[in-house]
Order: sequence, then structure tokens, then C-alpha cells
Amino acid sequence: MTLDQRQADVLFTIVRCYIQSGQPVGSRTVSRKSSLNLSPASIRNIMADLAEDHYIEQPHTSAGRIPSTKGFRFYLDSKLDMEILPAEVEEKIKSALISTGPDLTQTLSQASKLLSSISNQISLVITPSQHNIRWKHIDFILLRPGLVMSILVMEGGIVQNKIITVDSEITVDDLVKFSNYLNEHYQGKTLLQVRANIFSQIKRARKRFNNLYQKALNLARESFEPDNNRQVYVDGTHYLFQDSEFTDLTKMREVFRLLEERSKLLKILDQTMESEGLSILLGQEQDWQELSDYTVISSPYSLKGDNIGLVSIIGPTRMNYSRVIPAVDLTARILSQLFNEIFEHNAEKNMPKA
Amino acid sequence: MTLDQRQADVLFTIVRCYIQSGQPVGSRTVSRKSSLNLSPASIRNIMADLAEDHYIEQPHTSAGRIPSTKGFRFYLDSKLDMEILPAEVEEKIKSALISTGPDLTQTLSQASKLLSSISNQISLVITPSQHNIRWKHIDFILLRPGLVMSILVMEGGIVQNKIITVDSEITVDDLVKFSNYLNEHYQGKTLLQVRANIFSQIKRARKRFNNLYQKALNLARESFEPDNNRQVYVDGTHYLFQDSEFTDLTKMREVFRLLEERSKLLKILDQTMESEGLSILLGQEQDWQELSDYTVISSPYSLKGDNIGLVSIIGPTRMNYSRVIPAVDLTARILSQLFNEIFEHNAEKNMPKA
DNA sequence: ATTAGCACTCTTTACCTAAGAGTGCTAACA
DNA sequence: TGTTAGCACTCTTAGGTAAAGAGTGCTAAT
Repeated sequence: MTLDQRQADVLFTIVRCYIQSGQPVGSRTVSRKSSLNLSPASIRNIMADLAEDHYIEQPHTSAGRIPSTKGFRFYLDSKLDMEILPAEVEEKIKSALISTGPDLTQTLSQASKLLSSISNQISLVITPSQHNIRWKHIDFILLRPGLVMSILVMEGGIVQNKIITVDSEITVDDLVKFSNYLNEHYQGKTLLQVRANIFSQIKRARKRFNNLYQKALNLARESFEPDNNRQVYVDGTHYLFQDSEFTDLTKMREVFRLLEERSKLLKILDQTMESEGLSILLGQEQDWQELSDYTVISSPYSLKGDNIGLVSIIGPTRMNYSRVIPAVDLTARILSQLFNEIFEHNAEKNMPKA
Repeated sequence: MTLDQRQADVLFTIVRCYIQSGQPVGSRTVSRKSSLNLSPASIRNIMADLAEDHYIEQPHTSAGRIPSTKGFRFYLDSKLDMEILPAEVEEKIKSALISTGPDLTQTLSQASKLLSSISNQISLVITPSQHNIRWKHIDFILLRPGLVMSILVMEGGIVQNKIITVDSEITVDDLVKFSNYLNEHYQGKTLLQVRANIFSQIKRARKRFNNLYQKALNLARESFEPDNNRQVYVDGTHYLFQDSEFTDLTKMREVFRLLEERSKLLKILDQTMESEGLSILLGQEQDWQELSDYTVISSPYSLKGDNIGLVSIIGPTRMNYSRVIPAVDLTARILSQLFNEIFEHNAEKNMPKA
């Protein structure tokens, strides 16, 4: 079942030509473009084998062949001929991201813009899940009696606001006390740690402590709840119109619909969140009707070895992988680097205090 | 130059039919669809007049007529046959917006989603410019020496963060003093008022006050700077693919490109910001290459009579105005109402204190 | 003033044919 | 035995023509 050298060679040539032209590829073309010097007739024999094993398909009898999903998968898994991005591109991205200043929100938004422009595809950047990020400060503001806004500031200037309904007797002074307490006890811990700690305290508090303390804990619990509206930065949507002559408009429309349905989108992207390094999902391999002619390439970015966010692009199955894959990879790597630098920076600052 | 009753009648019928079908409209069709009972031949005479005055155009000799930009403008300015949205739709929107709770950011995002789904077009909602909104609270957080995050919370839970570089000698205690001072003196004022006041104080402070005070003022000045990244909520992009048989893909692509270029988009939309009530901009009347086949319908929402934000839709010039216009209008009205309710609510709370 | 009638124009559609691209098979070749 | 030239066959595409259809503009009659 596995392909020998020549079969693979032919398959790769077909994939490359198909990506370039969007048209079925004939034996003549393969014969000319491939490195093995064989006549079209010989190529045809090999192509017949490949077709039998479903690596390639024929739109109709007298047409050339196009790679099947299986064919694409084989091509992608062997990841040959990736372009090496010139060092200056790497430098350009890095400096563009650093220049966004200390606000990581800006950095991520900028990363998405850069990625779409160097890949010429739709780019997605998901903001970090905050489990593993340390927080610096919490603040409660009484919007009106019974209504509090909590503001949680984390490393790198990531902010999470939440509006929380509370007991209407809670006063501004109470809130100051709460926040002082929390800032003193939990500052510098990760959200995950804080949450765990708060839950255990709530259990104990049921019996031992006074009412005010319980209210504080409940307020804290709600504030530190995992953020369910993680943001997704989307850029370069107009690139989907490239080569739209060959594209089914209904399918294009589905992509746009998906991009707006953030929950569905996140469900798809989350699959790649835990994987190490880059992953490539072919729409047709998964059961996504929305992306049947499209491919998602993702790479997580990480903080201290934990994946916290994701960089991806969505493009047609026949996109230029050799350029796009390195771009996604690079962007994720640089983001990781930036996050870790900031983390290091702050860790030094925190250590002496602790 | 102005049209008489019959000419207008014929023009309206042509516009209506063209919107419905997307095809040139012939005299037969007009004769059947219009209320005046005239034969196709008579209609043709009237159509010849209209064509001479450039209200309608002919793609080629033997085709029907399509409304010109001038024709559309005439139709839109007389705004007949607007659908009356059933009261239950109004109720549905209202309750859906109220149910988003006290967080106005959520409310606006939801408004955009609702508008796109009832209009079947791309919807845009611009977050309020904060000049006329009162602020409740300011907070400074020392991210690291020399780097401060300011958090400005306004009426309705609108939050504006800004990261500001400062003198690296400023301490956490200084920041607490600053924020206490600002909160005491300026709470409840509008951003515009605060800014004016701060500027005048800075001038005086140059001579009279100590260094710390000047630093505080400078920090305040930067925090209260008008927010240059006003958000735009965009929804329903996939509706652009409706009737895409008749649509030029290059032009569609330009729309998507424009939607991502927020500064350009805002420049276009800001034109309508100051107008009273609904405005309709035909892409071809303006000098926007990006929107040559599209129309922007906008209506500002207001707080205490001042326009603070904008609700719009972007759709093809031949969209169903009779449905879309009331939808935009209604959404803006409901938003104004909600904002004013919240304002009233808070005003009552603020009054006794002041 | 309105309309029926009609010739005219231009587009659209269908149909046909020829060209072209590519295949698969066979037989010959190294 | 692997490779290749040759060839018949299939299916799509492009081009051209003719018929159909839609709509106009004009004229003459009502």
C-alpha cells in the first residue's frame, strides 16, 4: 500500500502542478515537470497505479488527474519542498510585532494582519486562554447597587472585564476590601491556581466564616471564571477571492458564515490546540461541511511549554503550502518567544518580592 | 426637470422590479405591475422621457431599462412603500437587547447580529465615541517600572484600557494617589469635560505646582485621550453572497477588503455621523471605488440628543430598501432608548451625591 | 392622448462541428 | 522486463450559425 520512490515522485509532481494551475494534470505535464526522465506513457502507467489506490482522481475520462484527499494528505505528511523564509522576513515580523509595544492585545492583532499578508490567506489568531497566565491586579467597580464590574489585569496587559450581579447591600468600601484582600493574597499566581484555591476556600467558608467573607469569595469566583469569550482576530478575508474562477461560491459563503460563528469556529480550532507544533486539517477528512474544499493550518503558541493560544490560516485545499506552512510556523514561534520574554521579564520582578 | 406623477410612478415600478429581479425591466412588465393602467406602448413613451433625463439606463438597444444612480436617488428620497415592521419584531429586538444584560459592549455586538439577520445584509455597529459619556472610575496599574495601564470605566460598563509609558520612578503609591484624586474630582463628568479641565490645569501647573502633580496630570491626559480605536462590530458578511450570480466578484472582494481597513471604513461612515436620522449613501454618488455597486444605510444612535455611535448596513444598490431601512432605523432607535435609559438611571443615582 | 401593429436590433439559447487534450491499450524496442 | 512510440477512443471546449425571444421605436389608427 505504501508508495515507492517513483510513485511518490509522480504524486508530488501532480500535487505541485495542481496547486499551481488548479487544473487536472496530464501525463505530458508530469513527464516534463518531474525529475525522473520518463515518457508520458510510462507516467500513465504509474498514474494508473496511483488512481487504483485512490491517491488521485479523474474528473472525467479524458481529463488529467487531480490529487484526492488521500493524495494531499500523503503530500502534506512528507512535507517536502517547504520554502525557507528569508531571515529578513523573520526580522521584519519580529520587529513589527515588538513595535506594537507592551500591549499584547495589539501584538496579537498585528500578528494576524502580518500572517495574512505574508501567506495571502485568511489568518486567525486566538487570544490566550488565561489559565496559565499570571495576573497582576483585580479591581471592583460598583456600577450601581447590585451591579459590579470586575477588571482583571494579567501579564502583558491582557484585560478581562466581567459584569457581575451581586447582593445589593455590597458597598464601595466592601469592594475595596475585597480587592485589597485578593490582590494581596493571589497576585502573581496563575488563574488556574487562583481558581483552585478559591474553590477550596469557599468550601471551608461555608461553615467557619462570616457573611461578608463569603460574599467576597463568591464575587472572586465569578471574576476568575474562565473567560468564555476568547477573541479571534481574523484578517485577510478578501484573499478567499483569489482564483475564485475555480471556486464554488456556495462553499466560499460557508467559510464566511463559519468565521462569524465563533463557537463553531473555536470547536474546530480547539482540536489542534493540544498538538505539538503545526497541524494541518483537510476539511474533507473531517466532518465539516463548512470547509469541504478548504484546509486549516494551525500552530499553537506557548508560554513556558504550555500551549495558550493558536495561530492559523484557512485556505483552499489547493493553496501554496510550501509558503503558507513556514509562515504559520514562524508566526507562532515568534509569538511564543515574545510571550516568554515578557514572562521572564516579569518573573524576575516578582521573584524578589515573594 | 422634476418628474410628474406618472413619470414618478413608472420610475418607482422600474426600481421595484429591478430590485426584485436584478434584470432590466421592460415596458410590458411595467405596464402589468404599475397601478396606472397603460399599455406597454404608452409606458415606452414615458420611459423614453425618463431615459432622456437620465433617470434610467439601457444596457443595450433591445434590453429593458435599469434605474440609474439618479433614478435610485429619486426613489430613495421619496421613501415610499417602506414596510412597517410588525410590533412583535420591535419587541423581539428590544427584549433580545435588554437580555444581554448591563454590559453595553454585549448589547452593541448583539444589536449588530440582530440587524444583519433581520435585514439580510452586512451590518455594522460602531461603538460610542466617548466624548459625551460620563465616566465612573479610573484606575492605574503598574505593569512594570515605567509602564502603567490605565483603565477607564464609563457609564454602561464601557471600558477603555490604555498602556502608557511613564517616568520609571513613579511608584504604586503614587498611582493610588493619582487615581484617588482623579476619581474624587472628575467622576460623573463627561470625557470631553474632563479633558478640557485637565488641559487647563496642565497649563497652570507648569508654573505653580510640584513635580508629582504634573506627572499625575500628564498621566491623566494620556488616559483621557480620545480613543482612536473605536470598535466596529461587523456581522452577516455571508449575506453578500446572495444573488451573487449577478454580482461582480472583484467588487465583492473590495467590500471585504474595506471591512478590514477600519480607518477607511470609519472615514466613510463618519460622514453620516452628524446627520439627523437615517442617511443613505450610494457608492456611485460618492467617490468610493470600493463600493461602486453598493449602498450604505446608516442611522446614528444618540445619548441626550448627541449622536454617539452608528448603526449601518452595507448592501448591493439593488437591495430591498423597504425592509432594510426600517430595520436600521428601528435598531438605532432602540439603542438610543437603551442608552438613555441607562443614562437616566445613573443620573438619578449621581444627582443626590453632587 | 393612447394604443395596436410591425419592423428592427440585440441577446440568449441551442445545436452542431472541429479541435484539443488526455487516456488506455498494444506492440515494438533496448 | 521495463520503457516507449503509436493509435484509436472519449470527453470537453471553442467556434460558428441559426432560431427564438425580449424589447424597442416608430407609425398610424382610435
